[in-house]
Amino acid sequence: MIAMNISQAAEACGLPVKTVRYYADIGLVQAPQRAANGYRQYDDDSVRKLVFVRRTREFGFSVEECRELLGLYEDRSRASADVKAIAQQRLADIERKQAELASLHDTLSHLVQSCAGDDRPDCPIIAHLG
Amino acid sequence: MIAMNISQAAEACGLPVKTVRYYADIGLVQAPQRAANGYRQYDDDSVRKLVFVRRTREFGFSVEECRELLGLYEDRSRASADVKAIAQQRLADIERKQAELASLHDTLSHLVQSCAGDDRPDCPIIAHLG
DNA sequence: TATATTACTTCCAGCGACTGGAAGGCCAAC
DNA sequence: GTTGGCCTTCCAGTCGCTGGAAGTAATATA
Repeated sequence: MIAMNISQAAEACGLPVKTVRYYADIGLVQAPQRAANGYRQYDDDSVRKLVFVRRTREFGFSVEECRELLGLYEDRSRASADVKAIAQQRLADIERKQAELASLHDTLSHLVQSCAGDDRPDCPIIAHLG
Repeated sequence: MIAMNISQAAEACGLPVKTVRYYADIGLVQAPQRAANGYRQYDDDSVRKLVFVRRTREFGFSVEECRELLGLYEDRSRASADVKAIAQQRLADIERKQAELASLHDTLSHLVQSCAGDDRPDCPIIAHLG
């Protein structure tokens, strides 16, 4: 399978057609060429890039980070340190978010536990927020 | 201080002026009245609502959930069960997100640890994504 | 061969929750 | 009187898609 239309490429990489077209529009992963009828034509290599982007997005990297990582993915002479730096940054983001969620969960679960959850109006949740 | 201009109300509730105006626009917390010159005028009660919304947003509730909770906050005859149900929903969301982040963190920190982070191109992070 | 359906194209709009900025009115101080 | 600050409205942009309209191309069926 040398050339694929967009729906086949989308199928192969596990992304919606719309998203593949969007990635092409923003110049993240472009179709290597167009057919005579104007259809985008994808090949195995571009599908690999799309898969790379999908996985990278699933890790919560932003599209711009994906672009950067894709550049490093493509660059056979990259330094692993460059990749590691971006990943560490992302890891720090995740840890910040985790701390935030843990604190939130702590407070909210306390409040939920202390709320009777009956027909009466008294509610420590509302009291805490107000 | 019976009537406040928007900047004073914003100062008092801890939100940016822009946000207070935005909340008024979407009908979440409107200024109780306008001055003759067209300026929004806030009072203590509306500032209390703004504070309520700020805290509720800080808990990660959506604006629509805030609207709902604000309704319950205002409703002296609410059932605490109604509030608790919303809070439990939110708690479940938090827990889902926590699980997701934990899994992400696990994988990514493994990868980061196994990456040499030097000048050489070999990179298990890229290898995993590609 | 004619038609119906599907797949593709582009472009525009909307999501959520703001945020920035332009253009203009209002008010107090110097 | 003019400078500066605060207020107003409205429009555009953020991020990462996603839905839909309108039009063209390819394909399947009658």
